Amino acid sequence: MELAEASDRLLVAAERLYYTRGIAAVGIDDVRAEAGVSMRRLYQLYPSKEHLVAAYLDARDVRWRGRVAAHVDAAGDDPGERLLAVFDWLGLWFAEDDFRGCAFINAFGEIGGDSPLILAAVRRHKDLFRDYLVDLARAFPTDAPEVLAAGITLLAEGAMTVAAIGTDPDAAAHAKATAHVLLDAARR
Amino acid sequence: MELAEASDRLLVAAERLYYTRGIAAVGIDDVRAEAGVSMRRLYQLYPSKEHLVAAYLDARDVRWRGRVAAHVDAAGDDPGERLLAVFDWLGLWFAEDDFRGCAFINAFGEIGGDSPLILAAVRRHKDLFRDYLVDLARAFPTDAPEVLAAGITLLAEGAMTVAAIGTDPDAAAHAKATAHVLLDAARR
DNA sequence: GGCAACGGAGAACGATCGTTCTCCGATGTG
DNA sequence: CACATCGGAGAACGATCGTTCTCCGTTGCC
Repeated sequence: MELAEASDRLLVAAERLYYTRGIAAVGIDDVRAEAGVSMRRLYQLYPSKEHLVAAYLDARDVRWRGRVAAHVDAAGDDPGERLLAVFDWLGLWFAEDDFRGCAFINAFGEIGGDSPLILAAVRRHKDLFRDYLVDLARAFPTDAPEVLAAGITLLAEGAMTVAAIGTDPDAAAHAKATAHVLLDAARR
Repeated sequence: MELAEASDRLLVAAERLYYTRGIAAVGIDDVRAEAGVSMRRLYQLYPSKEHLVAAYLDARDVRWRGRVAAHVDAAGDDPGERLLAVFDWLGLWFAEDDFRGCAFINAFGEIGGDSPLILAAVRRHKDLFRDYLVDLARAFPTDAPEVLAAGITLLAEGAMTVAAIGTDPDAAAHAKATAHVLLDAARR
């Protein structure tokens, strides 16, 4: 098996297992077995579990933000509608069968600051998501798009948290309604 | 040593160690050693690590909500000021040296749904916090206090998340400013 | 004093897991 | 064919950890 294919299969297996069962609960051998890759290959590609987890997070970051952006783009050109579409997508995500919260918040909870590699991957993802929301807010007619984006970011992160824990089944709808209030207040 | 004293010492040690280093990273023996309690006593009081962790979370829930409520009470009688005081307290908390995010969100990330006992403790805490915010919102002159409280809850949870991960050093201030917008929009 | 129950200290056990090593067959080259 | 290289399969190793067990001194009761 070639390196590239082994890497792909490992990342697919890692995403499925680590996300649904947690990072600590999934052994290197579980990922290896599901990917159908030998130990040798795995350690050749990722010299430690930490590296494999960081690679999984980076791959998930790209896919996740891609899905958000696709849904936002499908919502059209109106900047307000585009910002609100983020919450519609969150609602669809929360309703998925295998939804288990934000993989990055969960990873942070599991690893905390113990692994610089993983912490960096988590920060990178959250920064990129926030940057994306700032971009969306800059298209909105307001005098302080950064302030608006900060509020939208907090609502989105809060919705992910309460949806994961299961406290509020309508977290996405509540976040969207609140975001609507923010947009109305910010509109120039 | 009496049972009650052993239990107290265990919970104090558990809170310090589990919160600062994470649940999986701290062994039963670490807690036992810091508390100065024998293995026998520990397993007599808490028949498994799961039970000890759940007890730690319940104890922390009481202390944490007590601290929030004390700060809110110190803010006076005005319902708007009291709601905003929640975010002031979050800011103080985020700035503490040993701040490592919300213990309950972290615990959820570590354990996920694998432990019914721990999941229940996490949900209980988040429900009680939300109930508290609903109470504060009911004192505010608005036609839909539940909707207001939902928005405030999402902002608070989001602030905890981004403050923990370290994406936004001013998370509490941003959340407070956003909450202010919500209050103005909701005021009857 | 004799004895039974208790509990402290910490070793022992068993399981899990990250990482490395060994064995061996396949493959390509002279 | 002879040989060297590679990589797959999976055993082995070493560490960690939750839980239980053993040993032994103390205490309270008759």
